[in-house]
Amino acid sequence: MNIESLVSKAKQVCDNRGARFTPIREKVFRLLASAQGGVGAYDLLEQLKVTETGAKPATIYRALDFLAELGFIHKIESTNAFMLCHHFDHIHPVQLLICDTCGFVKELHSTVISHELNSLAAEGGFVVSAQTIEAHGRCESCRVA
Amino acid sequence: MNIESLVSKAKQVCDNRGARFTPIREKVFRLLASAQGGVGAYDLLEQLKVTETGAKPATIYRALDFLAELGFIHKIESTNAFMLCHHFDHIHPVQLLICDTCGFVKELHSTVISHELNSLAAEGGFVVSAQTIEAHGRCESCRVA
DNA sequence: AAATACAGTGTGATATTATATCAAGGTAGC
DNA sequence: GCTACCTTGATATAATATCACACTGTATTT
Repeated sequence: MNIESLVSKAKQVCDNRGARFTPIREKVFRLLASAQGGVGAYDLLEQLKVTETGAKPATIYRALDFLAELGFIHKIESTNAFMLCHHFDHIHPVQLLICDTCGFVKELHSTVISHELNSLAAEGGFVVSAQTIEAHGRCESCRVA
Repeated sequence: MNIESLVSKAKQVCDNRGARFTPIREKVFRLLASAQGGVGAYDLLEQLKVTETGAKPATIYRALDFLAELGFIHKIESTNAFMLCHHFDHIHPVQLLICDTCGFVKELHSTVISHELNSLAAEGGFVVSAQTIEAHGRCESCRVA
């Protein structure tokens, strides 16, 4: 999906939820939308500074918090990076495949994995509120090359 | 399993692999063995300083690197913490259940989850070398309380 | 329109987590 | 003992993330 349609979809979601898609938030959203894999907060900050010269760490982290709250982005815990979720208009389980060679990140949406984890947890009386599932390895292109 | 048997099992593993279970490494191992959930590197550092007064961040991170390399510990990516793995004598998939209320961490070892993730990845030509699977939520005791 | 409330941002400081570098000390094999 | 290598000491710094407080802009109420 192209960036403009992602942006307009995001605006819709914000409208529906009474949230404000401010210029800074939109810019960070666009930066993430045009990135390939995960992007670090300080990388984003450098990029944001091009147009928002006064941007500071808090500027980025606030925008990221907002975007995460609305489900627009995922945090990649194992690399401290952030990526746009292209399917933020509906709820879905997420698993990430992260190529250690090229940095490419692919999203999976396996309900099997997600349910299995939830139900194994439930067997022990544990109620899951959030899952972090990330696999590192090598993507097809990098293996061939 | 009690701490002493874990320590002696660890020593064995080190012997077998020609690795040195030095005093610092053993102390960090013991600190992790007696902790309940995950422990942050700097928390460990504070504790280590009690006996190793000159300990610095590098001291801890080196010990942690060593212990991780041998599979003695897991890093909890979503909380930047470390925990002892009680089953380091054999290879096994790992999934963690992290209670956000009390900090307790339970290990699961589901081959179903692990295989499912690997095979879904393989369908896209992706070869997995490491998995990070962590669920946050509430443990039984905390839900009851 | 004025008063109010609140969300968002600017700004500087600081907290937390992690690594790099180089020198010095210890251990094992020769 | 010599050498090579692994481990540790010590200092500095990098990378990631949050806090606190003031100010601004927007929306709501009156």
